[in-house]
Amino acid sequence: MTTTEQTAAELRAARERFISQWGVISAAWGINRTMAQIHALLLVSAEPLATDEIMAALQISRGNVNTNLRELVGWGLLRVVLRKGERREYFEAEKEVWKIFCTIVRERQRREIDPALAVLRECAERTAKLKGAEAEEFHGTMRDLGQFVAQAAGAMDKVARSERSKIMPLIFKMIK
Amino acid sequence: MTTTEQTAAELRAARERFISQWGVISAAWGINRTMAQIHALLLVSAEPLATDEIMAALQISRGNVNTNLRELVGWGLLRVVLRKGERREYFEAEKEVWKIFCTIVRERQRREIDPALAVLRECAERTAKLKGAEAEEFHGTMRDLGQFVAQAAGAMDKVARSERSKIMPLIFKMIK
DNA sequence: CTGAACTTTCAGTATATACTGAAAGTATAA
DNA sequence: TTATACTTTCAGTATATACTGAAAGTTCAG
Repeated sequence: MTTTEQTAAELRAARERFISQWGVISAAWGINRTMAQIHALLLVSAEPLATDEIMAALQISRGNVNTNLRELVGWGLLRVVLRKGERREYFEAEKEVWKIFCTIVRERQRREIDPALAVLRECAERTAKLKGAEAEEFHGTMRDLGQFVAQAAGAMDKVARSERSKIMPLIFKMIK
Repeated sequence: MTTTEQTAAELRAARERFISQWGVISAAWGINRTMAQIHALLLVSAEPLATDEIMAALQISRGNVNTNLRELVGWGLLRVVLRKGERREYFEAEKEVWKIFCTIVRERQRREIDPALAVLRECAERTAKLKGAEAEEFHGTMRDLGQFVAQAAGAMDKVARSERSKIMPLIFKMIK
């Protein structure tokens, strides 16, 4: 085996390790495995890929690839690329880590934190005027939880809307 | 219906809304529904509860309650309470929001971020000495991802290990 | 010891979620 | 308008995950 072949093999192995493990890790964050694997594949792919290439690389069905590609585009993590003279769509991942981070933070906020906050607020409001130790304690818990979540989410959102070059030094100074 | 009865009914309704919705929300964060519901129930319960009371309140089986209580104790979100003259165990949730937050951040770090970082580092190392544009680009991606995740996790960890009274003002100043 | 009070385990089952692949749909070039 | 190249949909199926409940295990008072 030549050196070039060894390099290619080693690179392929590392790529596969990343793709497969990224899928496992994402599952713990409420993202489905295939979606994470497609994202990982495109993240480490030098060129944009089309549906058939992804099907082949990950050994999964057309329907599955299609659904998850749309979902990733919906998240704003992929861009559609068209090549002249070709009808099919290629997909390309955003590769700048800071941008990926900001996109994910903002989407999760919108999809998950905002609805959670609405529930907390509703529970706090409904019990605001009730008398009695039990009711007051419950109201207090809902209010505290709501305030805290709102503050934390606000901070994250602020970070995700900043420019990396402006916010990172501040964070570094803060945590020393 | 008396005013007291109305208050009691309204409070019960708000409690149930919180418990059921908290379960749904948690599912989006990779925490199972029942575990989240048990945690929610204990969060809004004035007194510690025992297995049978939780079974009755949430209409779930003994095995299920037992498993999820142990899991929650493992996370450090519940304390076991023993009452004199009684053999059975009661469970009580930590109610201070800041402490809950710190506990969750630290546990997720340990369980999910650290393993993820290990994979990124491994992938970066394995490809560090390979030649060629492809290999170098892959290596760069892994290195950037790893550095970013390590930084972000470090910042979160720092926050979660601080005292609330010290860190919150800093965060407020930062995000203005 | 023995039995009562309580906890844990786990095989079997239910439920939710993800995936397949073929058929239907759409757009374009000739 | 028809053939071709591609995308989308979705009923059916597979897989993973959660849950049940009864049996086995543990602890302790008497």
